[in-house]
Amino acid sequence: MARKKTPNLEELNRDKIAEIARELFTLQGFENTTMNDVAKKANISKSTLYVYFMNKEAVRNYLAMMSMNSFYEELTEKLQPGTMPVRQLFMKICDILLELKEKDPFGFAVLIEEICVEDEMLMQDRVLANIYEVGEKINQFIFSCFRHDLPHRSESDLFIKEFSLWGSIYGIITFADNKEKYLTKATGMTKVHFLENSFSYLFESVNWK
Amino acid sequence: MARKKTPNLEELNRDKIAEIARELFTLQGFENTTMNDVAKKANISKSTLYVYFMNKEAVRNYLAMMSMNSFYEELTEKLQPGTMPVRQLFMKICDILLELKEKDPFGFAVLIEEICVEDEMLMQDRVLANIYEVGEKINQFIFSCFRHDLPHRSESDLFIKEFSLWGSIYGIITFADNKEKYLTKATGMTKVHFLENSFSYLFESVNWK
Amino acid sequence: MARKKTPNLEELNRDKIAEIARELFTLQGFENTTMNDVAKKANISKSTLYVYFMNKEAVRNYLAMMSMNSFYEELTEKLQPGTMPVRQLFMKICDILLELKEKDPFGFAVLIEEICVEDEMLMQDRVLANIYEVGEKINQFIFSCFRHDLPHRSESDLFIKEFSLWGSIYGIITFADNKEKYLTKATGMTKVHFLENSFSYLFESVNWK
Amino acid sequence: MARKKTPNLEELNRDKIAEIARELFTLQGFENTTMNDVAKKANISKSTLYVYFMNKEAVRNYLAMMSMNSFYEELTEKLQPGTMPVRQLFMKICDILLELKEKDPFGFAVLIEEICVEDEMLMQDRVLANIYEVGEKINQFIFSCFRHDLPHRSESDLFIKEFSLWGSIYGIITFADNKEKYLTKATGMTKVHFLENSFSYLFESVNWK
DNA sequence: TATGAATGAGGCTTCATTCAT
DNA sequence: TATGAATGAAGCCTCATTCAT
Repeated sequence: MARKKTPNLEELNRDKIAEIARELFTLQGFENTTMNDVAKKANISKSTLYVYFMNKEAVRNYLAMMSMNSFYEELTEKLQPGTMPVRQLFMKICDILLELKEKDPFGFAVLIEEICVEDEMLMQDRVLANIYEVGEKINQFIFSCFRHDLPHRSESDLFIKEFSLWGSIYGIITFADNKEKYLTKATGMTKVHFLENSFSYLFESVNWK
Repeated sequence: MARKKTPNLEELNRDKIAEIARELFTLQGFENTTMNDVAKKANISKSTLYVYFMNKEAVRNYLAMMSMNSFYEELTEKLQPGTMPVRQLFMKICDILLELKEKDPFGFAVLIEEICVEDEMLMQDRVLANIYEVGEKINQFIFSCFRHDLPHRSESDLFIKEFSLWGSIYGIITFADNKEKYLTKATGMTKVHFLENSFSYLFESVNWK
Repeated sequence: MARKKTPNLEELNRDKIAEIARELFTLQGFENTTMNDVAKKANISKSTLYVYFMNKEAVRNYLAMMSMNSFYEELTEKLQPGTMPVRQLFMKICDILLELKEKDPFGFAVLIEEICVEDEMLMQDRVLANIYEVGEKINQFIFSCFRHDLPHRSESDLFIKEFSLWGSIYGIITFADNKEKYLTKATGMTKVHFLENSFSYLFESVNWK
Repeated sequence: MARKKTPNLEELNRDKIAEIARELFTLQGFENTTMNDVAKKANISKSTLYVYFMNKEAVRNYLAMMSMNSFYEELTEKLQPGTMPVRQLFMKICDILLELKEKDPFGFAVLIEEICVEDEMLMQDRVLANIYEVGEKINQFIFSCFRHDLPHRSESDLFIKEFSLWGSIYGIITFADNKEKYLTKATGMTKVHFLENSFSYLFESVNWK
């Protein structure tokens, strides 16, 4: 069973600050949020902020790490591959992702952003290393969900289908979010309605075994 | 027939500057590119830059407009719905998008970013208005490509399928680009190979009429 | 004949600012003087200061360059080797250095501080390059003053004697300056008296040809 | 006979910390070394550092004191005026200074830096007072080395010659150190060679009794 | 149309120092 | 004696923007 070290005060503070930074990054974007903003909202001095994070980039990375970890936890908690039909699995994954995009857009973006894979950096930065590891675990877990049900001819064929589905879900969610206003204005349908149907079509269009 | 005003010197200059800005935004990102950078590379003074663009945001919008327009032009030039089989149409659209992402990532991003739909703003800013209009035209053109071949039960059903495909293609391309290194490292396959197959599966998975 | 380009406004401003920076560096030291201090005293905004100097280091280097150049000019103006007896030459050099230490301690220090000799840097930074060049010229000029009068057995022997004298003069001046209070307190003599005699002894102790 | 108080634990710790600070000051300079650096390298917390030293300046002064004292000890241990010829004495002093510059540049600089002579300060700060006292002792000891061999007409004449020699040695060493690279590049000779000869000339140029 | 000159506002980061325990 | 936690004040530098010409 996965164990967490009993977090000490420092770690708790770091997490609290990070959570506040997330809110600001989400609302205003990373570039438009200043360390001052973060410190103020966290009710600490700027100097204290720098006690917890080496620099602004470190805040971003730490947030990415948190998001990835909690996404992985949620996945493994909510899904047990094998205990439910593929369709349900698929829909649940879509839902979890959708929820993520809504509750933690920053974390959602991280999922498909480029992840540092350079060994030298991973060696030096534990946070980056952790991000990479969890990224791997997420991929493997998702794949294990569909591995036995996706029709394929070869291992690489399987990979393509898995990544392709992953990309499609991401694209549909992003599209729905960015174009919500337009969608409503042009077609009168709601975002939720669009997404539910889209996911459904996406599932059906694949000829599952 | 679409008409362009005969562009005067001012417009030509503006376009030239914008094109230079695009290169920089593409390489370094919008936030990390300064007006100084743009002016220097364009061989004009910063003040002159402000003669052509009210502010930095205006540069971004103008670029978005240019990208949208040239994308629309390319679409209509390369595709004549009805003159080729759906598969070919579909693949061509994927290719054009792919090429766009490669040659003009900034323009590619614009395509799915949120577009201003507020009437008041559109009234005041001709550039934003133009973006909105071309966005509409692009959508309609794309839809006209598939309209007769996508199976559907209702108008809204059709919309969903169209947007859904659009989102999927976007997601797959983005995914391939961001995860290229990972893809190669983990599966040994190339980005091109992944994309070609993904598009193919995407097409096949839809039960075209 | 050495010609200076007619200095434009920018250069004039740069020089004016540098001169103000020199005063502050002299009074408070380089590390204890802020760019803010400089800007304020120069009656310009910090931003403007950065228009004229890339960074703080550049101010230091520019000052070093100015000092070296004006020192060289003074040397060549006041001394014509061959037109006066060695003793007079020697004493004049001591005086000029002494005056420099008093009027421009910063410039005096530069004279014996380490000078950048790395080709790559000299290539990239015109100021550093200029410093290096003038440094060379100063050395050669000084040497030309004594070259025919210092007793020696070989070229390298000559170098040693020249540099050695140079070092001694520098050391005596520095010592006199730092220990002025102590000197007065302990021996009752004035700095000027000490220096005049020291230089005299230094000259006499060398067995000039 | 000089007596040291039996040093207690506190003093031992203070000395250990100071020694570490010296290394850092030597490598990076006083201004570029932070109290954090010192604490970290000494394996104590920043707060503890402040238990031993009131502030950063106190560290500097304490170091100056240590350097002066150990320099004085070394002098008196290695030299017994009267037991060896002047030349040997002179050369030994040069060597000891040279070694100091190499092993403890910080201490070397202190020797000719301005020393606090204001009674009020000396009253309040035991460290400053100690520095002043040892400074005096060093001067007197050095003078006692040459007193009987330097030709002179008056007491003040003697002072001048003593201080002058002192300044010259300091200047030559400093010069050699700062211009080492230049020296090698321009004349091909090594620093050691330059110094040995310089000291030799310096000695010979004085008409010892 | 074009620009040389200037800058206000603010960003990231650092560091000596304090204080409750 | 020792320290974990915090910070005020300041430092260097940047950048979009303005304005007189």
